[in-house]
Amino acid sequence: MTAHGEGVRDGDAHGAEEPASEQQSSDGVAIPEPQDRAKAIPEAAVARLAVYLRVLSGFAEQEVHTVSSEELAVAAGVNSAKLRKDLSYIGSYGTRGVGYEVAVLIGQIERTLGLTQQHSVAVIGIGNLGHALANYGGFPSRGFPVAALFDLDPDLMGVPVGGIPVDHVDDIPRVCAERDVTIGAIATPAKGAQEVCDRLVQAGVRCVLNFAPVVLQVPEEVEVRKVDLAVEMQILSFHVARRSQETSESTTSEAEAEADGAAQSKTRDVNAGVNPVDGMVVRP
Amino acid sequence: MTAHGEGVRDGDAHGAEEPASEQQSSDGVAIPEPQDRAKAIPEAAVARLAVYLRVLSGFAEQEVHTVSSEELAVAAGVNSAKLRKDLSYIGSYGTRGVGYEVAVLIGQIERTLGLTQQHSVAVIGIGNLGHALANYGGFPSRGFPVAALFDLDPDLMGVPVGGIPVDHVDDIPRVCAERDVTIGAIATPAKGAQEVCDRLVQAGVRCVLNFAPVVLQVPEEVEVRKVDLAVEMQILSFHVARRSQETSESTTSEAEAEADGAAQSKTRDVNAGVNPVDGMVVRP
DNA sequence: AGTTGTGAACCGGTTCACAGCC
DNA sequence: GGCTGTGAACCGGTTCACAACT
Repeated sequence: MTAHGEGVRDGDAHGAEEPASEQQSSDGVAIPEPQDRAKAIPEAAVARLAVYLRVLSGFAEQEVHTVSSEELAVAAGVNSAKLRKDLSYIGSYGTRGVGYEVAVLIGQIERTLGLTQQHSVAVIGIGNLGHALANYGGFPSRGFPVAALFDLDPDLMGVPVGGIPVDHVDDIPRVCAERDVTIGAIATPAKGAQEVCDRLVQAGVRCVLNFAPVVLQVPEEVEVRKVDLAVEMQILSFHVARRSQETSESTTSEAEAEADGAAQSKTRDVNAGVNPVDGMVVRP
Repeated sequence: MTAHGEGVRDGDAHGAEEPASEQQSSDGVAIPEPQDRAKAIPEAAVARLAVYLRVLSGFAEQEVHTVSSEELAVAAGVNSAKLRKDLSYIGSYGTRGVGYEVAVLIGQIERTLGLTQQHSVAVIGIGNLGHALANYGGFPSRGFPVAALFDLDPDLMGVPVGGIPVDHVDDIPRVCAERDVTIGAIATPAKGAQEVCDRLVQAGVRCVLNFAPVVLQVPEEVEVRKVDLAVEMQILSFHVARRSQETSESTTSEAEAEADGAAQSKTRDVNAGVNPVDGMVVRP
């Protein structure tokens, strides 16, 4: 298990071989970093932990104090084995034969995700999406206060959006430093994205959520996540196509025949974890 | 409530309809898909194909008619081996020793993704995000015309947003059928999402892009992709935390001894699946 | 009894490296 | 020479199934 032990990989896959960065000793066998323990939570698991957290918050609100992995799994749309595995990455906080205490789990997941401290967000590009982000209630309520807004448009300068006045992108370094911004959300058109990103990095921002359809070039220590709406749509399109092509023909356009006959059988969720999406940059 | 699993016990979303490959038993034959079709394009590859398509469009605009896998890979932010593998899933349209013809590749990818036909989109929940979606120019230009808008607010009824009048959610079945909507984008608050989703399904919509922070329950034949901004933020938060906690050491990698190749300054991108595109002229 | 935690098997996807063709 | 296409090795993540514990 992960708690101090030899993380021996099974025989099938060659354990060893970590991707570079291993100060492999001169000769001996490559030992899998004994020191670097607590880490190693799979990226996919991290995404799901965020989901579990939201579900747990719901349970907490309903005064539910204890949940089993099965209950939590169903609510989160995953199977219980995976859920337990995910939770095991952050430690052992359950009680066998009983389940998990909601409050404890919430606290531990928050700690793992680094939510115990606030992360101020700056939104760049105050178009439709920028407005949506600035007003999105889900951010502040989850520890991500929007602390700064930027745009190029002179007409927007000083105008408050969601309670925060818009500043000029040239002021990104100064304002971000002043307000201690740690996350930048780029909602500009594709063309200006890289420049905006450079300024954010210059201002010390290490995490970027990119909605613009471009590949951002950033230093190694900066983390970029991309959300591309057009890509999401095309993925759906692919499934539509495959589906109809499988149905032989005539999908029965108005097939309202079954209507609710389907009912909610199972939770068919393609993206068990999280899917990126979107990238809208509208600029009248 | 917890639907205590009586009889259902599923919980696991089997992704495909007919994967059915039960190979737990060791009775010998592997039982290879009886009805093996042209399927089998990895989900992750589909996402990347959409990215390649965008990059290719850029090349086409610049009058570039031929590209090598290496050029395309760099522009798309992936390595060439992966790119070639991805393209091989849709067929062999390259010329050894030369490369790919841009126009041909665009056509083939569009065909694969089902973009040769239009997919009308309905946006439900005309708040900030809904507005952004309704006005997103990237949709219509890529074959996803927004054909209907819905909301609950009486004040919005009939008001045109992005050129399309808002209808009441109660009219989802009728309007969606009339306008042949195939994709529904749910941008409502969490509480109303499931109900809206049910109506969409009832209206025959088989693909849903969900922006609401809830796990939607849908029949097996419906495809749901979820976009959760709060989750994205939390993933970034996790990396911030991990990073700062690692600050105790120098960020620079240890002595690499010798140039062991590799190097390859990759574009640090956390997103495992989709890598952004590159406008190829990202530098003003 | 009931449920967690986790080694081990398993699988999908990525990377390697080279055969095949221009 | 260069570049594509792909089998095979590899790796990370998922699922299984059971030991450990309450």
